[in-house]
This record gives sequence, structure tokens and C-alpha cells, in this order.
Amino acid sequence: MKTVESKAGTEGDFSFDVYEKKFKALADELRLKIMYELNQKGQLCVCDLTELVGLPQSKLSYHLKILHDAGFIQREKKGTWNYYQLNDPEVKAILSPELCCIFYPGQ
Amino acid sequence: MKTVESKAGTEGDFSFDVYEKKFKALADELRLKIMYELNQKGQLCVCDLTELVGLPQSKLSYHLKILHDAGFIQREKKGTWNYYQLNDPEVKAILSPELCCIFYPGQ
DNA sequence: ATTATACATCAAAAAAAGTTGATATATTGT
DNA sequence: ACAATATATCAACTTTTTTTGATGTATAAT
Repeated sequence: MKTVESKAGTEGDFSFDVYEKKFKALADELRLKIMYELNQKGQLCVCDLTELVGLPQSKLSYHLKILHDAGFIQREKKGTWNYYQLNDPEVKAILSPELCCIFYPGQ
Repeated sequence: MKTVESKAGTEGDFSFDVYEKKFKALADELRLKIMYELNQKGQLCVCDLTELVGLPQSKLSYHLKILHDAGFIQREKKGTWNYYQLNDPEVKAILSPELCCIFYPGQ
């Protein structure tokens, strides 16, 4: 994982691409809003989010996929619904506690 | 700054754009490598970085500007040279301490 | 004063990411 | 079995970012 530390100092190819992917996922106002809403409300289905965020469904799915692929959110299927929620440990591993209650999970 | 907290819960237009800009700056392998090198070496001029990172000068300047505009690095001019270094408080305000010694400043 | 070095900036081209509307799949209710 | 709902995915298009090479500006060295 932190390939970097073992090689620290020595030049070399680290896994910056993994971090790139994670920061890319956060690098969008809409996705930050989604993270924020999930952080506030806990668990939401896509239909809830379309209303909260005011996006067409296909657009929302696109952004949810990016957050999911980056590991920041988890999906739980319940019948026809897909419920999403923050993946707290993943978020905490990347974000500063100073961002608590915006994107960073409280408690 | 954290407009979010005062309004938390109430829907509304927060300053997600500020965070978007910061995460966008981090959302690039090259720029992460630059952050890493600055974190390791402390202070570097553009010419040092071109060698460390192996980029043409104009490309490097482009990426340094993005990091600088986002507030993650500071510039100090000494004669013809521009020395860059991490802006520690800014980095710490965004990144998890778990990223210590990669991008997050040690100590 | 001229030449060389360090760096920023610019404009054009290329690549990547985001948007849109349509379609596909699965599940639930009748 | 049929209709309706929730959601994912796809392909065409638009927008944003990145790259590249050239040019400009300032400082330093001769």
C-alpha cells in the first residue's frame, strides 16, 4: 500500500496513481456535494440523491460510480434500491479531521 | 471558510468550489510526485525539480502554478531562482495524517 | 552591452473527463 | 404475464485539462 515509505528517499515508481484516482474522485463539486449529503444523512438511495442534489439520474449514477470505484462510498442493494453510504475508514485515511462534518465523518 | 458548518443541515450553496479546486490540484500523478519530492527535500528550485521529476520546464511550471494557486506550495524568489516548498498548514488542513511522509509533512 | 540561465506565459493541439438522452436489466406490484 | 419503478450503462457530444514548443522577462556573468 504505502509503497512509498519502504522506498522513501530512493527514487522510484511509487503508487501515486492510486492516490491520483482518489483525489480525482474528490475533485468535483457535485461529488463533494454527494459526499456531504451522505455524511449528513447516513444512507441514501439514488432516488433520494437525485432530489437532494438535483441531478438527472444517469448523471448521478456516473458520479456515484467514480466515488465507489475510488473506495469512498459503499453500495448496499435492497430490492430495487441501491443505498449508498460513506466508507468511513477510506475517507479518514485520506482526509484531514479538520474537514470533519463536511466530508469527514463525525464521531 | 467552512461556510458549511454554520449552515449544516440546511440545504444551500456551500463553498464546495474551494475544495474542488484543492482536490483538483492533488488529482494528478505528476503533481503528487512534486508534492512528495518537496516533502522529502524541503525546498527545491524549478531546475532541481525538472531533473527529479523528469519533466520539461514549461510543463513543470504549469503544474507548479496549479499547486501554488491551490495554496499547497509556497514560492520564494532568490535571484534568478524560484524555490518552492510545501505550505504545511494548508496541506495539513486537507490531508489525513495517515498520509504522513508521502505528501503530509513529517514532524 | 551582450550572452546565458532560470523561469513564466502563451496559443495550438491532444487527451481526458463530464453531460445528455436513450436503452437495458432487475425487481416489485397488479 | 404485464406494467411500473430504480438504477446502470452506452454512445455521441461538449467541456475542461494537459501537453508541447515557442516566446518573453528578469537576473547574472562576461
